[in-house]
Amino acid sequence: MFRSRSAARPSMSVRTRFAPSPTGFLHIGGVRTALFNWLLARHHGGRFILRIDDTDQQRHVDRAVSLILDGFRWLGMDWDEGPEVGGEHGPYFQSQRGQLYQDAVQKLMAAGVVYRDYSTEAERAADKAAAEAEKRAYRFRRKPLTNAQLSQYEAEGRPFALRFEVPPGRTLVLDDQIKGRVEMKTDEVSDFVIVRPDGSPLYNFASVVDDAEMRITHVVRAEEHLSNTFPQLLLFEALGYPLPTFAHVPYVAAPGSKKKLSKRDGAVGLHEFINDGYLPEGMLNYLARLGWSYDDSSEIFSKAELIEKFTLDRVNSSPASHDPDKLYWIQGEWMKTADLDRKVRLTAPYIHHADAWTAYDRGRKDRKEYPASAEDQEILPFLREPAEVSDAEADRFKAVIEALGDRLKLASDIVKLARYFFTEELTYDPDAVKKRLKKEGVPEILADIEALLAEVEPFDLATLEDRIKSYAESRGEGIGKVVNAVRVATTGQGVGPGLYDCLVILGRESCIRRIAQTRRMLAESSS
RNA sequence: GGCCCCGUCGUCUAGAGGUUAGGACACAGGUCUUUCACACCUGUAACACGGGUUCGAAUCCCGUCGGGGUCGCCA
Repeated sequence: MFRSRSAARPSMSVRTRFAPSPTGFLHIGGVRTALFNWLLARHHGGRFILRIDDTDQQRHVDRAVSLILDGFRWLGMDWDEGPEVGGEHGPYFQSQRGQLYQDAVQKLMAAGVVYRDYSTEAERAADKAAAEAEKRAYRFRRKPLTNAQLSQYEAEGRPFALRFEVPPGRTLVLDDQIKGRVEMKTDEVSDFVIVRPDGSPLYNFASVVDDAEMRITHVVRAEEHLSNTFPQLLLFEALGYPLPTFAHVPYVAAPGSKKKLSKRDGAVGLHEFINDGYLPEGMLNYLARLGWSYDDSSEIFSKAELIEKFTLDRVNSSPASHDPDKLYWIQGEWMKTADLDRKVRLTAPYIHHADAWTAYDRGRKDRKEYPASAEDQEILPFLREPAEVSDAEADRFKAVIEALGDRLKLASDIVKLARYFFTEELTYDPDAVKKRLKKEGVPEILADIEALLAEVEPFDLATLEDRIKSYAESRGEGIGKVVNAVRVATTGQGVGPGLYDCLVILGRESCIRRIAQTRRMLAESSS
């Protein structure tokens, strides 16, 4: 495939931007595009700008903007100019940049490249229908108007949109950093509206004015904008703006498919991964590797390494599918690097709100429509504030987390993996009960172990291991049978940390109580 | 339908005329082991198809098929 060589602006400082429309929802595909912009800027020591594309007035919602900003903050993608931080090229909301657009309109009118379009929606609809019937593309072209008509329209104050008059017979060339050289004949480009009758600018126009006025040097955006680029090229030219470098990033496909990833494909919103307890490092690493590679073997990259190594020429020109398995694996690799204190802070909220978490998790899996509600786009309330953990509680968390080791991949995993350490209420996994407890001799073994635990001294790892092993030996029983029976009897679960770790953390009294309870349960179910 | 983009294991990718087509995730088997996870070893698995060009094609050209985008007074 064709790849352009690096951009021809070594002396100019790189400025990139991400321009979301304020819906509040951060699709991971969009986040990846933002990440590429951010990495490119940081790699070159340039600036990353955030701009809110809210030309469609009613779409501007404050909450939505803060949701977006929170997502960026969570990932550690800081912006040099934009909402909250300001900057020299503001304002950073399109809805507040009216004057800039008006000035640009004046320039275009003076240059004679725009005209008033008095067409009605009905007329355009008819033309479109006709084009479709003839199986050809719909292209708007200027309709000749007599002077009499014109002055009549003006006199009656008929509303008009402003359209750019696309010059015929030219070939537009785009040297895209990801897609390579792409050409488009102007005859394929419709005369496009730049300003609505109410004076508000349209995306293709506003975006060019903003990118130019904000001195954006590299426009890195979703592939769906590739064909938008050609009318934009015409605007850059007519306005006398220098052309930025363009790079169009392929879309993210659904898992195991080449179809574009959509909300129907499960978790696609950044907030969902935050809710699951993914680490920003893991998310960043995964997203960067989705469509980008450094060499033939590197997979794990820290933020600093990404900044150092990211270049556009290593971005793939074909779509990549989202791979939740790989994300989970990368996350696991990063979780291994988190220290104990951080893991405590990360996991505590899930234990403190285990029921709320379970309900959320289950509800999400059951839902048919997405999003089920507005709250569905939010970060879980108990994750928004730092968890309060007393010293004593922290000690227990530390013991549990150490025992869990690499089993803990997601912060929320603590609920399914270790909830029994934090509640005396035993919940049995039916499969584990069947496999480990409904066996010949298990009631006797449990009775013996219960007695053993009551008198073993000291109640520590080495002694427990020693005593239980010799017990199994004396009974002529495989150690596995004893260990697994005791595991299920004390934790209710078939899997977990090493048994002796579990026993020590639980403590003598709790172990005895649990085994007694399990023995009663077994006795009842067998009678 | 017109125009434009894309097509290497199931997935992420390496690959820029000559490779036993490499790595990773997932999967399968094994070692370790009290379960699971980790670690380690092994294995299954790909150049969409068809024509060219060339001594030689995953790499270049054309076509077909498939996927995507766009054809808005949405962004």
